This record gives sequence, C-alpha cells and structure tokens, in this order.
Amino acid sequence: MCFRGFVLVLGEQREAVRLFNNPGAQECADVIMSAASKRRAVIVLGVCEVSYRGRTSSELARGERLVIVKEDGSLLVHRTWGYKPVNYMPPGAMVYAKSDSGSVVISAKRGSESMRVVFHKVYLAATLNFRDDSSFEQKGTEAQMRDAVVFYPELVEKGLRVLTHEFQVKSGFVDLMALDSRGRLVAIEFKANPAKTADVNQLIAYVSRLRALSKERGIRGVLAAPSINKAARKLLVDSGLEFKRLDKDECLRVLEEFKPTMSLLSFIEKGDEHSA
Amino acid sequence: MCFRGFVLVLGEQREAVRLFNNPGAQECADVIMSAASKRRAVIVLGVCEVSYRGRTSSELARGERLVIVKEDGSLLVHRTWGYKPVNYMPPGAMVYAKSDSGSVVISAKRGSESMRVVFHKVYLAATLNFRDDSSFEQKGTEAQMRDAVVFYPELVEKGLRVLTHEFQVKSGFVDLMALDSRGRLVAIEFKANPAKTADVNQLIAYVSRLRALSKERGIRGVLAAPSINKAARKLLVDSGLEFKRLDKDECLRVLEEFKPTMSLLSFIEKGDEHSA
DNA sequence: CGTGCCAGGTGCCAT
DNA sequence: ATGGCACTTGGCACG
Repeated sequence: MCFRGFVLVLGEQREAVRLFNNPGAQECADVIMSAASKRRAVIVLGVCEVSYRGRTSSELARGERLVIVKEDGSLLVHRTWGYKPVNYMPPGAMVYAKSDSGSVVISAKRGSESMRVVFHKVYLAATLNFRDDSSFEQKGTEAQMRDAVVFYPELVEKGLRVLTHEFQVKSGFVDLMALDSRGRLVAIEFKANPAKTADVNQLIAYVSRLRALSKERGIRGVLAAPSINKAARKLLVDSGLEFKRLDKDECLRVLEEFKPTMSLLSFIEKGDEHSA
Repeated sequence: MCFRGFVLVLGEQREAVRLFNNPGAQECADVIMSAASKRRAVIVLGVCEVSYRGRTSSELARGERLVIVKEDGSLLVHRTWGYKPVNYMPPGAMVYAKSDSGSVVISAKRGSESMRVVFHKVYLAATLNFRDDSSFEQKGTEAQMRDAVVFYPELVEKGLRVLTHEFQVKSGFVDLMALDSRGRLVAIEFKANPAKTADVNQLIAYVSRLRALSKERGIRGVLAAPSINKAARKLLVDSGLEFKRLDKDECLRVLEEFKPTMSLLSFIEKGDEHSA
C-alpha cells in the first residue's frame, strides 16, 4: 500500500501526533517549517544524504534514516544502529526546510556550523505535539560521592576534617581539601567510575601545584573512586599518592541518613575558600 | 481521527516502513519482539515512564516521548528537546517487550545494567526495514592534523624530524616524538580544538616523564592546536612548554597534497618504537 | 560568555 | 577483556 498525502491524527484527547504518509517534497518542507514555527518536534523517515561543515566536516552518502528535528533546534540523523546520531546539530540551531526539484532540503545553521540533509524520498513525516514536564531524577553521581564525604569524612579516613571543596589552583580545581588527624593537608579527587591514568595525572597536577604553594607543609593526594585500574595504581603509588576505595552505594546510604538532619551548605561554608 | 489497528506499509519498491496506528498493548509488544527477532529497528511514540538501574540509577515519570529500539539492541528515549536521549541503553542490550495490564513494557538488559520503559499509551509504532550502507567520511580530526605534520614537519617548525608517534610513557601516549634542528627531543601533543588547561596538564605529565627518563637531555614539549585559551597558555609557559598554532585547513591542504604521492606508513615505520 | 570538568559519557583502536 | 584517548564530545556550574 502506498498512500500519498494521507494524514492521520493520533491521540485520543488531543492531537499529539500528526502523520504525513509519503508526503510530497513541498508538503514535507511545509510540515517542517510549520512545526518549527510552533516549536514542535518533527520526525522524518526516508532516503537522505547529509553533509556537515563546522568543527570538522563530513559527508554521508544516500541511505534510509530517521531524522528528528527537535523544538529547541537540535537536529539528529539516526541510522538503525548505534547509540549516537551519525550527524547532528546541537540545540540552538536555526532550521529551515524547502523543496528543491523534488527533494526536501533541511538546512541548519548555528554559528559557524551548518548541516544539510537532502531527502530524496520521504516515507513518513510526523509532527509531535508532546507534553513532557516530568523531572529526571538521578542518583549515584560523583557530586553525591563528594557530598557524602563532606557529611561523613570517615568514608575516606578516620579523623579527617573537611576544609573546602573546589579549591582552585592553576591546573584546575581540587574536589575537596581536608586536614588529616596529624594536621597534614589532603587533596582529594573523586571519581564515580574506575579511576584511570588520566585521573591520576589530574591529581598529580593538583598536588604538585599545592606543593609548590606550600613547600614546607606535607601534602597528601588521595584519589577516591569505586576502583582503580592497574596502570593507574602504579603511577599513583610511584608519584607518592594514595588510593581510597569508595563504594557508591555506601555513599548513597550516608547521604540518605544525613540529608534529613543537616544541610550541605552548613558544612561547606565552614571551609575557607581562598584561591591559589 | 483515531484508527486502532490500522496498518500502513510505506516505500514504493520495498516495505521500508510498516506503521501501526494506535496499536493495542499486545499488538505493540508483538511488533517490537518481531522486529527484534528480525534485527529491525522500531520507533514508538506515546506516553511512557522510564527507570534505569546500572552505573547510576534514575527515574523518569510519565510523559510523551519518542523511543527508538535499534537493530543492535540500543534503546533510546528522546524527549522533544535536547541532543541527548534522556534515557538509553547502549548497543548490545537484550530487549524484550510484553503487554502488562494494558501497558507495553519494554525491558532491556546488558550486563549489570537494566532499563524499563512502560508505555501507558502508544500513538504510533513503526518498524524500519532500512538500507543504509553508506560510509561516513569525516575530515579535520586530530589524527589528520598529526598525519599532516608527519608528512610535512615544517608545519610545526623548520628542521623538525619526526621520530615516532604514540610513544608510550607511564602517564600515557605522546602523540608525536621528534628531533628539532639542534638535536633536542620534542614531545608534541595535538589538539583539534582550542587547547585547555587539561590539555596542558596532559603534556606536563608526558614531558615530566620523559625528563625523568633522560635527565641530561633537553626535552621540549609542544602543544599544537588551532588556538589556546588564556589560562592554558599561562600554565603552559610557566611550565616551560610551548604552543604552536596549527591551522586545520592548512593541515588538510598538506594531506591532500602529499596523500597521492606517499604512504603514511612509509613515514611512520621509520621511527623506532620503544616503550618507556 | 569563557573556563573547568563530569558523564550512566560513546566510540575506536591498541595490547 | 583492559587500557588509553579523541569526540562536531554534550551538559552544567561558576566567575
């Protein structure tokens, strides 16, 4: 079956989806422009080719793909495999569509970047009038690990006292600065994922900066993560730094326990925030 | 208009898209399972909620969204805005769909990760029987900048001789090792984007390793990038390292010029590849 | 706006 | 499989 110009409206209470089956080039371009003006998303299924100029440049020859034009101006070209779009424009692009000798040309511009999708054949276009104001809640991030240690420093070691977070040195920001039970400064870098060599390099850069600032004072560097790979641990130890295993779930438990009783700010603000 | 169970087949020569308007829960689940068994992608438009457990955990409450089940097992939940899917499973997941008291439940598992999408209402499902074997060609990457310098070292400086690439030290891999006209070793780190502090830190780590290996020999460190931000340049200079502006287009021109006449390998293989 | 840095990063390629 | 690293990284927070 092949219907040209057949339009379906879906959604029981409200027109949530408007379908255009086998639209002509001009109709499809109109659909996209009309949706853009109403800040609605459009999906297009069909045969297209794509070119991109900007941070790099790329060419994608003819093939059947799914294109999504979103209400914020982002534009995604998806193949039938892979997590990532093969081509895209990030949010904020200006998207135009026009008919050109039987093809639909979608162009998107954003600063010095531009993308052009040419559809030789459109099987289906659909405009989405969607409602979606639900919040997205996530648990188990690095920031939460750090917060847990702020609340309960013993997660790292006994007698630790937190001084400040995001302490600035030339090479960047130290996640957490603390004092150990013997009065030594401790720079702590958190990683939510297994620590790699690059993470150790980051800590090395920070600690060497801190040592340059305070030559007489002993400064410890601690990498706190769920685990660490072998090469990274070797580099860490060779550089005189330490690893502390930090369990994500345990951090979450601590957060759950402390959150009702204390505010994070009251802890954080105790630390002096100077810049180095 | 609201059609239940109305099926359209789109594509003139071949059934490229099969549409299911307002499918029932069981029908929709069947469509997804059937597509999965044939390694075909499916898109689903409707009202859903999503939960994820794995590297972190997340909850996304009810809302209207676009879900893509791809032929490689990847699963994307897209809202009508934003470049990224709000929830997803990477390629390789096992995807199942079933009907459960009027809802469609899509679950995906991959190692210790799992995701669950519950559709309370499906406006549209579509199976994609797409052909797309075009290659994706990209120009202007960091690797190409490095190749250009291998062909024509003068892009960095006169008299430079390339020794080897991806030279391994404990902190990682040095993009390119070379000798300058005065016989000093030069470690070169390429960046396709404006260089940041983190990039300087990377070079610092490499050069300090190289200096530890060869204390008597003078070792230069060069960061080659289209540009460098202010803080990064300061850190670079303070660390006794150098910046070399490298224009992407010029690198591409050099590549275009040299590619016909010489093979990259003949250059690369001249260098000795030892490990440090 | 630039700068820094995390991300459920993903993807590619090396050992 | 693990590791190292680029990516049109995207995204957020902060000065």
